[in-house]
Amino acid sequence: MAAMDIANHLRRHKKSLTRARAEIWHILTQSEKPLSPDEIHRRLTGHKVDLATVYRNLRALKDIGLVREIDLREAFKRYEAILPGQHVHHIMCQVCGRIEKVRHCVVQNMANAIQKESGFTLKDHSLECFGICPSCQPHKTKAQGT
Amino acid sequence: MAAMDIANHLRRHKKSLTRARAEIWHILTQSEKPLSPDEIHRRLTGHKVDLATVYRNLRALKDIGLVREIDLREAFKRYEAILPGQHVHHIMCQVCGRIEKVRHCVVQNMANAIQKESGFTLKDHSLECFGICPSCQPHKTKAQGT
DNA sequence: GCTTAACTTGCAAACGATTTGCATTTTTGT
DNA sequence: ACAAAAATGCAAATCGTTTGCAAGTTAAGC
Ligand SMILES: [Mn+2]
Ligand SMILES: [Mn+2]
Ligand SMILES: [Zn+2]
Ligand SMILES: [Zn+2]
Repeated sequence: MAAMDIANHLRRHKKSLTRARAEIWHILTQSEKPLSPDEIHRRLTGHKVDLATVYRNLRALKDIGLVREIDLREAFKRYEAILPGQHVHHIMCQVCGRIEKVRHCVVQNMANAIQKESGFTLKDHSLECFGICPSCQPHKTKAQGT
Repeated sequence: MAAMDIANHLRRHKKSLTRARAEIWHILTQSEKPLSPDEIHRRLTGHKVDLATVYRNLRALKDIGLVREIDLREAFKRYEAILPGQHVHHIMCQVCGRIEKVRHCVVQNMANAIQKESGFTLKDHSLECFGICPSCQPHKTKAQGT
C-alpha cells in the first residue's frame, strides 16, 4: 500500500485522511511488530491525539481492510498494517515476549482440505504461534533429569 | 481424559475436585463447540454457582492443561475441554455464527519449517478459521456481476 | 479561497468482560 | 472427625474498549 494510495482507499470508503490517521498509519508501517493501541498512542508525536481516537481509527482502518487485528493472548489486541502481497503470521516467545513474523503460511496450502472437511467456504484465518526464542533457549547441561 | 482421571489431575496440582468444577467439566465435555463463561454459567443446573466461580475454575482448568481458551473474534473467550489425542481447531461462519471443529491441523506438518524460519522452538499455536457455512452460501444465479 | 455538509476529534462518562478482597463454606489428608 | 488448605458467594474493582456530544477538521463544489 503506497503512502499515496491510502488516501484513495479511505476516500472510496467515505473516510477522511486526517492527521491522526496519517500518523497512525505511518507508525504501523514502520513497526516491525504489531502494536497495541497504547503503544501506538505513546508513539504519536505530532499534535495531541486522544486514545479514544486511536481506537476509533484502528477500527476504521481495520474495517476498510488496511489494518489487521491480532490476538497474541495478551490483555489487549495488537494491530499491524496490511501490506500488499504480504500474508504474515507471528510467533511470540513465551519467556521474553519477543514477537517475530512468520512469513510461512500453512493454511493456504490446506485451504482445500479444510473446506472439504468443514463444508465451509474459507474466507480468513488467525494463526499465531508461541514458543521459545533463540535467546531464551534453556541451556543444555550434561545432566538430563526428567 | 477419563472422568476418573480429572480428580487425579487436579490433585497433582493441589486443586480440589469441587461440585462446580465437576459440573463445569461435564458441561465442557458434552458440548460440541467451545462455550463462553456465560453460556457455561447458564447451563449449570445443580446448586447455585457464581459467575466469578466459573471464571476462576476455567482459569484453573486452563492452567493445569485440562481446558483450552479460544478466541473467535468475539467480545469474549470460549473454552473447551482438552481431550486426549485430540488436536482441534475451529471454523466459524461469518454469517450465522455456527462453529464447527476442524480436525485437520496444518501447523504440525509445518512445525519444522516454522522453527527453521523463526529460530524459535515451537510450543503451541492458535489457529481459527472463518468462512461461510453450507447453509449460508450465497445462492448462485445466472447473473455474475463484478 | 469560500461555504456547507460530512466526517472526525477531545473529553468524560459508560460499558462489559474478567478479576479480586474477604468472610464463610467446602474439600482434603490424616 | 479435625485442622489446614482450597474454593465460593457476593460485591466492588479493574481495565481495555466504546460512546455521546459539542466543537474542530476535512472533503467537494463553487
Ligand atoms: Mn495464513
Ligand atoms: Mn494445530
Ligand atoms: Zn525469548
Ligand atoms: Zn452460516
